[in-house]
Amino acid sequence: MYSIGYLSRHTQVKIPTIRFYEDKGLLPRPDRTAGNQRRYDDTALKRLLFVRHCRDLGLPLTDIEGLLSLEGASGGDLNQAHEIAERQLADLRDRISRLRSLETELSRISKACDGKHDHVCAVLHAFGDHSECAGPHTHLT
Amino acid sequence: MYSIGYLSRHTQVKIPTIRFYEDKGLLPRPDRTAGNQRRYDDTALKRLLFVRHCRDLGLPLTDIEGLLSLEGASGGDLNQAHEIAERQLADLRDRISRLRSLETELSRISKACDGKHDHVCAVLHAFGDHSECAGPHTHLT
DNA sequence: TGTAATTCCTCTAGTGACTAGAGGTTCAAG
DNA sequence: CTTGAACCTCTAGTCACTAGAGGAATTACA
Repeated sequence: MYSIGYLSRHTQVKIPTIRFYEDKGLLPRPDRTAGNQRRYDDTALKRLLFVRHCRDLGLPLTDIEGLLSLEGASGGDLNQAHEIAERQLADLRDRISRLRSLETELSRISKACDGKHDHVCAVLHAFGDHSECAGPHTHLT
Repeated sequence: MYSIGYLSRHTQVKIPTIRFYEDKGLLPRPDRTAGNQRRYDDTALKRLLFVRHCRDLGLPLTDIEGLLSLEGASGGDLNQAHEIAERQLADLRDRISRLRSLETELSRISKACDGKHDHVCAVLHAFGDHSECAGPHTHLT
């Protein structure tokens, strides 16, 4: 049986975050000692690693919940897991391409003022000036 | 003089967000009509566009505040603007490279279960299995 | 000028995914 | 048996908004 601190050390998930996941229903409520402290087993450890890995991949908690609910499912239900992966992949590729166009723009801005400051700093101007961008950009996360 | 709705339409910034920026001090408090409605001028419009463009580039509000405070500055102070641009650029490049390694991994996961569902769905397994990843991944935004 | 539709006002609360801190209790080592 | 580390719950804060309630002002048109 593991304490919450042990779990935290072995998953790199911070203690308050573990409790937060429990609150959100992503982790089952663990057994407690007589003194009310949480005690986990290997199943809980694996589940937390699963959650963490999904988070690292960028899945929102609701998607992870969905995946967890697929445990023991079969047939068509399992398509959902595949769909989540595909959706995340598409989302990721989209983010990458948008970030790349921002990279172009930011490097233009940064170069605009390389050390020498004339009358008005070109960087400040560039930050305010959308007209030199390739196109409109949308919010990213 | 423009109403808040006009400003919103011409900057793509939602009305509550404009008020939010005012609250945070990113926009000066505008004049009001006798009936207490906000009225903006061209200076305010440009400033909002500046804020929005910076946000699109991924700058946090505090950085934007910093940039705004540089207006009319000179000499060494202007280096700060350049630093902000450089820092954002580095951050962006880092994010892109991490997202790319996730892309590799997600596409591996997605391929793991292409339509056919055997005993246990390989996608679910892959989501939980970090061992096949190239390396550890850290959180992204 | 009247009235109806639209836009605006403030304020509160909710989002996602945590994180920090206060104030108190329990556990493990020596 | 004591001490110090680890644990408990609960509240509130973070960031950058967004949504909604309930009401007031403005604008368009007859």
